[in-house]
Amino acid sequence: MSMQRCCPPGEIASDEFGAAAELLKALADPHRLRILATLARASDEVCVCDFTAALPLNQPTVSHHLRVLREAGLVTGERRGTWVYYRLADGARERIVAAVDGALRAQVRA
Amino acid sequence: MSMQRCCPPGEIASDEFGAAAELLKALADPHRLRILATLARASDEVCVCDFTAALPLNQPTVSHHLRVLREAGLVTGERRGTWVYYRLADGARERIVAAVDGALRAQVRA
DNA sequence: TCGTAATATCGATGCATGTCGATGCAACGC
DNA sequence: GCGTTGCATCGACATGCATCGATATTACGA
Repeated sequence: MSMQRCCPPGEIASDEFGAAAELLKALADPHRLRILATLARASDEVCVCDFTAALPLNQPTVSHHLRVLREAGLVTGERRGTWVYYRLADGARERIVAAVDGALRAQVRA
Repeated sequence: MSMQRCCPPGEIASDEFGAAAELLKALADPHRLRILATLARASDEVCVCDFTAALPLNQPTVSHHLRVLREAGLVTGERRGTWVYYRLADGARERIVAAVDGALRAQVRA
């Protein structure tokens, strides 16, 4: 006999990681991580003008990154007068860790 | 006078998230998440042939994703005979969570 | 040694994304 | 009203990346 199998069948995880990948994609940029870190360490909200001043990016690019984070549900923005203030969304960290755990925690399914 | 400030100076996180972004970029793909989930739930290693059989991708594409995960230090591969077996790298989940926490945990630095 | 099977690598292609200048829009002061 | 300022959107451009076919590499069996 030839054809010896490489291994027992094994279980392959089903394809349900689209949402998790979207969330992690929003995270996977150094400038966006820096924005999130600033928001996480600020007790309150942060003005967009502070980001444009601190980041080595032009204003439209900063606005773009804020939009990506907003659409991922990781931050929320609120206009107050001329300025717009951003803050971390509630449970942002927990949602991310849950996405990671959904893939990497060696769990038994029901 | 005009020119009223939008907010007190505030602290902007320094630019040290390049490595974290690289790690998260390796994660931010549904097929790679599925590969990691399979490895996390397998008590032992998994043969490449199982991935090529289970994923809706051609063999070179699977090999590409495994390489990305390998170069990110998330998995390790070992050739045994004709087949190559992959397993989750030690502390993979912890490294990822640490990268997330480095950005999102509201901590005071030393 | 030769053929075959399992992976990895290479080169090309198409799509996604980060970046920027130009412009639009909203809010404020005059 | 008008001008200015802060931010968002648009369009264009370049780069990056996922995907694949073709080919190379490695190991095994006859």
